[in-house]
Amino acid sequence: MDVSIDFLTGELQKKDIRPSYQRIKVLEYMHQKGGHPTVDEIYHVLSPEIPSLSKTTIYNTLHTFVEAGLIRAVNIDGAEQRYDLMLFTHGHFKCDSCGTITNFSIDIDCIAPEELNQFDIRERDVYFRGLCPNCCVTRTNQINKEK
Amino acid sequence: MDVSIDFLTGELQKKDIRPSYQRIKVLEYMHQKGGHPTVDEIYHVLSPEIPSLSKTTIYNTLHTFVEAGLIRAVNIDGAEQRYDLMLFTHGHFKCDSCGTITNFSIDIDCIAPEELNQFDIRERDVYFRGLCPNCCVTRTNQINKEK
DNA sequence: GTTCCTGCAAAAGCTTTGCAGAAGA
DNA sequence: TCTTCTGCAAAGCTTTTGCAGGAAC
Repeated sequence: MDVSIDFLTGELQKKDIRPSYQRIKVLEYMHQKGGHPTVDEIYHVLSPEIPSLSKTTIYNTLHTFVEAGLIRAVNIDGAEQRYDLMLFTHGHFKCDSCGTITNFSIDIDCIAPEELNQFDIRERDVYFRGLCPNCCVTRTNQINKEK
Repeated sequence: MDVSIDFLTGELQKKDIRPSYQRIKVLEYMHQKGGHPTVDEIYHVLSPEIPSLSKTTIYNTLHTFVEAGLIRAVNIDGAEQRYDLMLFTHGHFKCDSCGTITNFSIDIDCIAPEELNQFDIRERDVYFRGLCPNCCVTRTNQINKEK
């Protein structure tokens, strides 16, 4: 997925965020990569391009983006903080074996339990955990070997 | 909710966990309190009763319990790790204002998106965020005052 | 010219690790 | 007796804070 600098600048300005070079680069990475990067991952990828870049800036930038609703903080098991571009409503599946996070589409906006009538629900997250197809196969092979 | 030592001992033994004094006390607290405590909270509540208690033990104990499926790790926004006794299938609502976590019943076991056909789903979590009834009222009052 | 952002260094927190002594089976 | 658990101290990480110089408007 390729995105122009102009588009990214616009996205930021729409949210009243000054389009600094660092912010554009972080947002660009979120769009191009499409995964669920950690602060550390973003830092190591962008560092060669922006030698002066510091992790503090990544932290600042991601917090700003989350607050503006451009991205979402994803944390399934408390192990590591990851971030996700919110392009469509979706749930997250995390593999217990390899740690990969997979998006899946799910209509959660319609879920509104009666118990929460008095609550002002602003965000809904669905997190699944288990084994991804790859690891299911690996696991099965291991069990067969053991027999 | 009051629970006997015998019941707690049995719960632990069923899972092949040695019923040490510390473990029983932690499990008892989870039953009595019923909320979503942090490691720190458990430590400060039990410390007076068990002067020698260390946080390391709380960490060890909670990890053991999670692995055994007695409790679940709850982490909605990456801010703090909390733990929850799994008495029934439910979702979690976290108030953005006061931070309180509220359980609500929801049947999530039936959710199985076609995209995840190849996946082995072992755990499902539903997390909502927004404002709880208390904070909704407070917020409204504030806005009225400002007018 | 002002305001806001970046990045360094240091501090703060939370969680894990290693290990000796204690407790449970 | 043997295994497992506890708790101290230290280490390891991630994240935050304070602040001076720099960039955006």
